[in-house]
Amino acid sequence: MTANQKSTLVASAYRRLRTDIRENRLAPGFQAPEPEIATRLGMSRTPVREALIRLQADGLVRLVPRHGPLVIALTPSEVQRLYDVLSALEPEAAVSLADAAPDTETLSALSGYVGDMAQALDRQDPQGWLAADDLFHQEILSLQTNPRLHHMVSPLLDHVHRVLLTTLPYRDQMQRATEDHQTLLAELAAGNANGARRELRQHRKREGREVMEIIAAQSLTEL
Amino acid sequence: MTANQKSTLVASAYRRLRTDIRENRLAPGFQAPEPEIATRLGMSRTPVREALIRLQADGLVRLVPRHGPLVIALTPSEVQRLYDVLSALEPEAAVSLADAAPDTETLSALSGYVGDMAQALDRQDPQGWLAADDLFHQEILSLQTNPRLHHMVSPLLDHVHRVLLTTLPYRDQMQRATEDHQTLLAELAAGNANGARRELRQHRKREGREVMEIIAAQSLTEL
DNA sequence: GCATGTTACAATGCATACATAGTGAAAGAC
DNA sequence: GTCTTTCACTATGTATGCATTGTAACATGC
Repeated sequence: MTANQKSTLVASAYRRLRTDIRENRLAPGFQAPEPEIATRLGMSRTPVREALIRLQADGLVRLVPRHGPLVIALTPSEVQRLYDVLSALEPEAAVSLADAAPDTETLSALSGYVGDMAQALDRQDPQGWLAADDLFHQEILSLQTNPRLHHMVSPLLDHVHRVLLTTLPYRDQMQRATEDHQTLLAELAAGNANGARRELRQHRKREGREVMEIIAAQSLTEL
Repeated sequence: MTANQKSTLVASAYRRLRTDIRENRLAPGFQAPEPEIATRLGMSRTPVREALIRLQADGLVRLVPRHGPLVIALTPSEVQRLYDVLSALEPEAAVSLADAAPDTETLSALSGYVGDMAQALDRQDPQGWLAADDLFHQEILSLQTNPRLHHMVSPLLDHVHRVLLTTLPYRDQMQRATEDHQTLLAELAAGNANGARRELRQHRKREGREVMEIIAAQSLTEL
């Protein structure tokens, strides 16, 4: 490999694999033996194995004894359950952030992403829209002050990102979703924790319903 | 060691370490180098290391580079945050269970634990009370049908168990907590998902407040 | 006595070795 | 042609080896 002795090989393997999964470069259902992955990453099995254990804890991968690590494919009902969990948990991040009385800088960063979403919408650029949407949610999670919450929600966002990537071509409520973000932002700016929770929860619930409808309409069986 | 080639050494190490942490046999703040732990468990560093990585993902342990794995000690504010997360997430388990329309057997198992709590209360047996409380919550989690939820909440219950063990001598609201469980059980029996969520949420919120009061009153700095 | 520099040690991160046990293909029976 | 049995292979689970590097104790200077 050319670079990256930044920190540890485990961290590097974890980052690379996780990103690849998140971006669907390693598609759901992909499976390859550890030695092959190790070779591909240019390191020995040991750090790869440790990274895979972490990814398994994140629910992104399943270690199947004689067949190699498997990139998790979600069934429709698992997508539903994913949204159930996310709808319960992610809003607490908004609460935590609202409670911390976010400063102008923070708010303008978030506002920027919402602006990007609106622009992408005008441009008819679903890819760009999703990217901005993603950054918005990640920003909230990062600015919020509960590390445990961050640790638990972060992999959920990866899953959702994959699901949204897949269902992107069929989505038609992005206008509404963008407005959801604006409303949420206003609640955050007002330091209204309960309102922020409610808005984010509603947003994810709605998104979940929309995604489930697309899954049903397109007869998707795994994502 | 005498037994346990059941499955893998990693699984065995994970179970043993996790249980020891949960029961405070490995107290918060305990730290020992990997080789020492490996020796203690009668295996090489490799499976121990993999188990520790999982425990780290659970938030029970932190791998500190030159000082060995550290059993996490929670500061008071971390306990608060723990309850914030748990109050948001665990109620979804009750929802999931209520939605599944629990059968008589299920309900009588849960009812049994509540009965045990009441009896332990009469006997002035806080230890027994906590054990039954614990089984009740674990049973709900196990009966509920969202594996991801199980996976995420389970380590939280371990943390809470440790906290409750520590604060047990100072608790005086166990009567009320027992009633909370009865109410929750009734909602579950009625298949009332929203009611079940509300009750479990209220229960954990209340418990969290009680615990925080004890922490403040006793000036506990870590648990 | 306190601060700073030096050094031996030890824990980790990673690579490698190896036994075990499934798997899949090839070979053979019907 | 299909089913069964055998067998080589290969992926994993675990142990071990080893270089690196931070730590802490010691020594030295003030």
